[in-house]
Amino acid sequence: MPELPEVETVVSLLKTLVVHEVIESVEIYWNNIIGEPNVTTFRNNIEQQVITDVTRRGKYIIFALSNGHLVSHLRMEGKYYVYDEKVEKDKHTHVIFNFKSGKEMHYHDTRKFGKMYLYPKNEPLAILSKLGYEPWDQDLSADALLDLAKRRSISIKAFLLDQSVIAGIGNIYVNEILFTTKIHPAQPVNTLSKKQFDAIIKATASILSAAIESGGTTIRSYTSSLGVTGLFQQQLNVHNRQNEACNVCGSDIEKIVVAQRGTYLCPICQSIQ
DNA sequence: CGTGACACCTGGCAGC
DNA sequence: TGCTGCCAGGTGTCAC
Ligand SMILES: [Zn+2]
Repeated sequence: MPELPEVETVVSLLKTLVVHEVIESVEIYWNNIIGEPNVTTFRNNIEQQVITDVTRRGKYIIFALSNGHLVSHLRMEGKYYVYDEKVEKDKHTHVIFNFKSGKEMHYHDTRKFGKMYLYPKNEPLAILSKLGYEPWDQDLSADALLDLAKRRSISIKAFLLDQSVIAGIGNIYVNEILFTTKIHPAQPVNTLSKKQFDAIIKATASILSAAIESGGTTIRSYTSSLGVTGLFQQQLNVHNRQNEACNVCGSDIEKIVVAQRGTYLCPICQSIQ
């Protein structure tokens, strides 16, 4: 389910639900969800720790613990649910955190793509080390992007999906950002102007902020994490709108493939240069 | 190093 | 109703 706005929505909710909870035990039903360390060490080391905060970096959820950090990536379908009392797991529940209070936090993931990483106190969160700018970072500038782009031959879409450039943009929002800035997704990134990068930075911040305000985007899945249904899908201009009318010029929205991903665009508003 | 193809998984849905 | 193939909000790896 998640790109940055959906993760941000989940993080705010988790913060109200699990901060101060003590992890008494952890049940793991699909070992590959645990990225680091091995499953036994993960389980042994996390037990008895207190959750002290929940934050976000890019698309990662960071649980600050009394003696380290749990970093969790939901990938395509990961969801968290928190219950006040014991609830039976279902077919796609892969990790259960049992809290001392009797509450439970379930990690649910239909496709099993999600990953969790546990780091001891004072150790760097290695999985986050290669992430690029947060979209609202003051150091994110057109000059910085221009510099990163000049050695690259990929499309602007692939560039914006590269988490080492800007962290948090995924397939829905990159389609929307490129529509707003009137740039063709397949345009080679080393042909963009400083002005275009400025527009991309502004559009990224405003689209992601608006999406967070709406609780994110919900498509395909009936509810997302914690039963939240985001509403930003009502404001999408191109994503998932093949053959519908462009909100600017009325042309049919097209679907093509760029960077191996489904890509929606208005062929009139977004011409390749 | 940068790039594209592919692997990792399951379920929903369009088209026979 | 079945079956088949394609598609899905992501990223790690591997061979040029
Ligand atoms: Zn248009």
